[in-house]
Amino acid sequence: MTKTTKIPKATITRLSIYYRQIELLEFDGYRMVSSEKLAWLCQVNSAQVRKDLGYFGEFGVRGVGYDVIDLQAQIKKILAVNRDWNLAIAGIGNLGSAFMEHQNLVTRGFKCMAAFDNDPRKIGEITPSGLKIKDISELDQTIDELNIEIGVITTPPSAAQAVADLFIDSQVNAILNFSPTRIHVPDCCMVENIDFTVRLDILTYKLHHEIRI
Amino acid sequence: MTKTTKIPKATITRLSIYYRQIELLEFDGYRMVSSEKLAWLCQVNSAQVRKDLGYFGEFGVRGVGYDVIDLQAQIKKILAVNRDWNLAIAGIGNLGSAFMEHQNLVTRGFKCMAAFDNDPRKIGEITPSGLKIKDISELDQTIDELNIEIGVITTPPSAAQAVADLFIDSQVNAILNFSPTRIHVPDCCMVENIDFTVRLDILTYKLHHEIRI
DNA sequence: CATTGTGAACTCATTCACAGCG
DNA sequence: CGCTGTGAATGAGTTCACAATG
Repeated sequence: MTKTTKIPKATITRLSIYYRQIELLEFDGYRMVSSEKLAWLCQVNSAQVRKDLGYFGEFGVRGVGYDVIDLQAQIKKILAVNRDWNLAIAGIGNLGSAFMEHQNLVTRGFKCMAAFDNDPRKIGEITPSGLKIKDISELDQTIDELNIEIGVITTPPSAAQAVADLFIDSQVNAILNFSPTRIHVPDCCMVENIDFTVRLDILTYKLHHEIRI
Repeated sequence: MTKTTKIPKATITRLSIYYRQIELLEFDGYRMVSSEKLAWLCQVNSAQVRKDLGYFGEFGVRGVGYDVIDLQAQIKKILAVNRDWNLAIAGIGNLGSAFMEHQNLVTRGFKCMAAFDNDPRKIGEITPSGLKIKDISELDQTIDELNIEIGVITTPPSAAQAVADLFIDSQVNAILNFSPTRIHVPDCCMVENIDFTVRLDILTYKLHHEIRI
C-alpha cells in the first residue's frame, strides 16, 4: 500500500542486494523464493526481508513465497533501475578507467556518457569504450547536452571538492564519490561515498582486535 | 580507560574518516582541533565525535580540544594502521589493476604483495608496480610465503566464492570483496563488501523519490 | 570559560511472534 | 499447513544536556 512510513536507508541498500540475488535465482531457473531462502542468501534475518518489502507493497503469496520474476520487476521499479541513467565521470586515472569499463554497470543500465580530466595529455584521448576525454572546463555544457543525472568523482582527493562544485553548478544532484574525502554539498545534492581505505581500516581494526563486530 | 562496552561498527567507520580529516588538518598546519570542527568536516554531530573517541580513551583537553598530532597517532593505533599490512589480490582486470596502483593504499601502508588471475594470457605479465601475475593455483603457497593477511577479490561475480574459499583455505581471514555478490565464509573470516551498483542504486532511488534519506 | 566526557533521553532499526490467508 | 505481513518488543546507535576540568 506504499505507506508513508519513513524507510531506513539500510532497507534500500538491502533491496539492491536482494535484487542481485534474485537475478541469480532467476538465472538458475527458480520460479519462487521464500523470505527464508532470500534471507539466507543475503545473510540477513527473514523478518527483515519481509519488512523491507512490506514498506513498498505486498509482493508475496502466503504459504508459498515470492514470484522470482515479479519480485525482480517490483524491486527494479522501487529502485528506479527499470530505465537507463546517464553518468559523467571526472578523473580518468586507473580507477576512473576501470569504473567506466566495469561490466556490472553496462548490464544494469548505467551509461557513462562523458569523461573529464584536466591533464592535457589525456584530453582528446579515446577510451576503450569509444568516449573522447574532454577538458573539465567543458563539463557544464556537456552535462546539459547529454542529460547527465549522476556524476562520478574519481579524481585525487585534492580535486574532489572543486569537481563536486562543478557538478552541482551544472544541476547534477547525485554524486558518487570515490575520493577519500568528504565533500560538502548543498541540501539539494546527494552524495554516496566509496572509500577503499575506510573498508581496509575496518578489516585491520577487526584483525587486530580479533573480533567480529 | 578502554572500557569493554560494545563498540558500534559505525564508530570504526567514522574513526577512519576522522583520521583522514586529521591528516589534512595537520598538513594545513593546525595544531589543535575541537570536536565541533572535526564534526563539521566529517558531517557528523560533535557529541558523536566525542563519544566515538571516548570508547578508546580520553584524548582531549577540556576547554581546548584535541592535539592534532597526538589524535592522529591514537587513531592509527586504534585502527591498527600504525604498521604495514600485506595484501594479495585476485582478479587482475581493470578494477584489480586500478586498485593495485591506487595512491591512497601505498601511502597508507597497505602493500599489494601478490596478484593472481586464471587467464593464461595474463599469468606471467608484470604489473606497472613490478608484480608478476601468478596463476590462481599458486595462491595457497604464495600467501604462506609472503605473510598475506588480507585478500582482495576483484574477479567477476561468478568466480568470487571460489576465490574466497581459496583465501580461507590459506588462512586469510580478512577479505575485501569488490564483486557484487555476497560471499559465504566461516565465522573466523571477516568480509567487507564494496559494491558500486548498490551505491548507484541508492542514488537512483533517491533521485526518483526526490528524497534525502 | 570554552570544550571535553558521559549518563540519560531519545530516535531509529531489527527481531520476535503470531494473526491472517492462500 | 506454510509462509507472508505486521504490531509489539527489543536492541542499537545517536543526540542532548550538563557536570567536570584544564
